[in-house]
Amino acid sequence: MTTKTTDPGVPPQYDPSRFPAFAVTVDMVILTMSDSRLHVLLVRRGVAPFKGMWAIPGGFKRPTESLYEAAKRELAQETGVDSASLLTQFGAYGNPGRDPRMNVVTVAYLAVLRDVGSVAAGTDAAAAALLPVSEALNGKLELAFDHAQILRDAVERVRIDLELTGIATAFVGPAFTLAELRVVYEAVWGVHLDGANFRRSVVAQDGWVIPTGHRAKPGSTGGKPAELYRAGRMWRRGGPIRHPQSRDTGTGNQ
Amino acid sequence: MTTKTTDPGVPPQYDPSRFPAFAVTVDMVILTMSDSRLHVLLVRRGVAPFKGMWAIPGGFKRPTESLYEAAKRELAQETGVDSASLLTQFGAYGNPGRDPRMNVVTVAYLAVLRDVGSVAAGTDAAAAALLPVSEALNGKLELAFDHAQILRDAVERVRIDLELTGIATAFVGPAFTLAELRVVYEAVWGVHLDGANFRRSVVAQDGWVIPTGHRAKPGSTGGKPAELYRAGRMWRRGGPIRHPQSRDTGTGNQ
DNA sequence: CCGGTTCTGGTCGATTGGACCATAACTTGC
DNA sequence: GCAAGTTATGGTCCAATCGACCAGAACCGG
Repeated sequence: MTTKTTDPGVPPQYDPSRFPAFAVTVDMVILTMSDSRLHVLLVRRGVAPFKGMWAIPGGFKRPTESLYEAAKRELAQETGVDSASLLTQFGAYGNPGRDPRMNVVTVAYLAVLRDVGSVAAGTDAAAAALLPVSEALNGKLELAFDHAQILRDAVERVRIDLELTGIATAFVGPAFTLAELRVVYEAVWGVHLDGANFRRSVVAQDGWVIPTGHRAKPGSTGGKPAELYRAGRMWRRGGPIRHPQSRDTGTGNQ
Repeated sequence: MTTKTTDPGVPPQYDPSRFPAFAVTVDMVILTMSDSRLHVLLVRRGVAPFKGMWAIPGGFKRPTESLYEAAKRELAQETGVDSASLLTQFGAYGNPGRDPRMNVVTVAYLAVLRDVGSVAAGTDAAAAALLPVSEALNGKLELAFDHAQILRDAVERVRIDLELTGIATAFVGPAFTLAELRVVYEAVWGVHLDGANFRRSVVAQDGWVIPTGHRAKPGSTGGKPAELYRAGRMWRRGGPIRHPQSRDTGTGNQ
């Protein structure tokens, strides 16, 4: 519940009218695929604390908006993208001292974008950059606050949602080939998937991808032109592709 | 990030030193198995707003503790249980007006308990009760604030975690039979699982359950005494049992 | 002792997953 | 225009798994 007024064991010093005040912020982990690798949008801090370090974009929640609306507003401000393909809340962070200036609780959202160009255009190019997630998590980049942990949790959430929902189509454009879609799974999971088997699993699912009549033009290296698909409906439970190491006797995934 | 000081597009009215103040609370959905059904601990509100309605227990976060510590402290206060088998954060809720008195953002935790008796003993029996989740979600009980939504999300999280982690052992006691464990899956998912196949899947997993040498004594209806197990280690990805409807062509689970 | 109940191992067919091969349709280079 | 390389896409096949069902073992109550 919101107050402890019904509990007889409530300490008297916690009068609801004198609650401790917090700042509530919304942070967004903005992920996209670039060059067959998972990338995250980070901004460089210009002031103390953590001046010069990379950080996840975010901002204050206003009392008149919901957390989701705050995330959508901040996403539009930071990237210029109005309708995100996907905006999922995945965690709240409130460790004391995570912001040395004040008591801050932040609610973290995961945004999956497909249009890399507009991301770079919407924000200040000097202060923001799309960086590979692997570099941000391997300690090569120093992240401000507890943003390294937030990013780790976001990537873990993507890995899970990739298996549970149709989130993979959020990474690709409105029309895509199955090879593009397969790259999403391979990059996020760090595995190799057979193209033929992947195709079979995906098209066997009823309405997840819908074939457009058209075909993509091959890249510079040639090859048979691939059929173009568009995203169908999503699933709440059980996507078409499942993680290879997560179903056998368990010696590899504990 | 926590402040918008690095973004050139930040509105000037959002000076970090004059952030909007929120109360931050921690609410706990306390679930347990009773009579082969999923139950939730609810407290009855004694004061306005929502006087007389059922609510999820919770309380204010203190600036000196983390969100997890706040949830653990409140859980101990409400139920007397010191070490919860499981305490998972699953969502944050901050819709404007969700508490008519002030701006409140709540972080919701899921607690899975096994000892029903100590739960009822730790809190005031007149104001708290273990109620079936089905009744709380079917509109039979009126829940205060947005607690119906929070409870729905908690149950959905349990359903997912049951498939992903070893959360099922948190519902049963320190020594349990495989039939008890199977009841957890059946109650949460609302399905029927074959006992023999369930046993095979569970014992095939390496160290998830560990057989103690002993056997449970049969119930009043007789039957062969079942072997007793204790919980082994948990999994991060891919538990031994998977949801029956979540792996076929998808016509039933969209 | 006997019927009922529960546990536990066995069997078997259908489905699935993954490795591999073959062919189609495009590219570039000569 | 032709050969060689590359990619897409369909086919085949074997092993693993899932789920339904059966049978025996070990307990109850009467």
